[in-house]
Amino acid sequence: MKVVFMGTPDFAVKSAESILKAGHEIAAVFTRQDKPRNRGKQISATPVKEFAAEHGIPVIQPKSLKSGEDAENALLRLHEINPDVIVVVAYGQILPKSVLELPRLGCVNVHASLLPKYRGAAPIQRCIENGETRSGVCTMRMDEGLDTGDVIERCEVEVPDDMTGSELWDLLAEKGGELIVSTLKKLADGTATFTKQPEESPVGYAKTISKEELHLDFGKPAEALYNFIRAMADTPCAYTVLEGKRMKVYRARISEKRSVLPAGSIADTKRFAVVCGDGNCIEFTEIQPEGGKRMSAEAYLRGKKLTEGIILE
RNA sequence: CGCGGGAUGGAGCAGCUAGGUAGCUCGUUGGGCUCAUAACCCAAAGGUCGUAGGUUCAAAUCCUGCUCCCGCAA
Repeated sequence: MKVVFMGTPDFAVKSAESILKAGHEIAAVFTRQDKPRNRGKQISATPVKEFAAEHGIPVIQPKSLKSGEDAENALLRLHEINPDVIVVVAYGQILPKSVLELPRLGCVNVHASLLPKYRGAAPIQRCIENGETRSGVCTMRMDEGLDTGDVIERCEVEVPDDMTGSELWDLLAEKGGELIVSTLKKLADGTATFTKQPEESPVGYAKTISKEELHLDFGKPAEALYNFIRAMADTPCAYTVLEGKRMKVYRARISEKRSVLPAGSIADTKRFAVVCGDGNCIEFTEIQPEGGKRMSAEAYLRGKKLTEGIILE
């Protein structure tokens, strides 16, 4: 089939790879515009763009698909290409009706949750944050709503209680790649089925992760903090502030220790145990101090002498 | 030229402000003690202090260039 692929992060690259490997033609790739990133504000391409470059696929990077010159040009290109289907994976832009209705077989989206749960921008992290034990990936025929289209196929996975956001991210990227290939096959031979989603999602939208919320709130219970830390690891990564310096927290575990010290206090300087809102403690096991490298809490404590009772902000 | 932190035995750090013997917490190796241990005691090995140059009687420390690592911001 002739496919147009729309996506941005590495999560989407997996699907693009699978589609190529399955023998489909990717006639063009849409991805978000290059932005200045990183230290020294260098311009950097999106992972999907790099993928396209490696495979000699033309790249289109419209500012918007809804209106403006870019949108008009993009739509023209799409008409020229006349794809059988458009596959959208974590593209980051809303597709207008004119695009949704353009391909013969419609637009198919790969979404990293068990729809109708966790519609929206950050399904993977929100799922772990909420302590879910199951997650998965779905393909759906897109409509104008946000992740509300009819589900074509789904793949469920177990989420062990120590899995991190990035681990689930990689797993679902892989599964998503397999699923989209299967879905394309069914669309091609007409065996695809379309299951309507309920109007309401049982858990609301998986809203974008804001910078503010990455700052750990020790007023929460230890279990909530534990789930939050592993959900955000390794990126974007939760952090706290120790003596005015930011410290990323990559891994933690719930401590058997309890304490009457105020929330945020360090209860055990040998193990980096911090008091949480419910009196239980959470132990950081892998951290990164500002300016330093990522290291085990054990290594960090060898060099840094903590004082019991000091408070993390 | 976006802002900032950093590079010191295998790991994590202190020492730099006011230049003058290489330090701490661990790890490693050997020995001791113990029913036993991430326990304790004794001993040892291991460092061109990122790199190049400058100042100086003397530089980890002050000055300059360079390389690499990292946080923020985007």
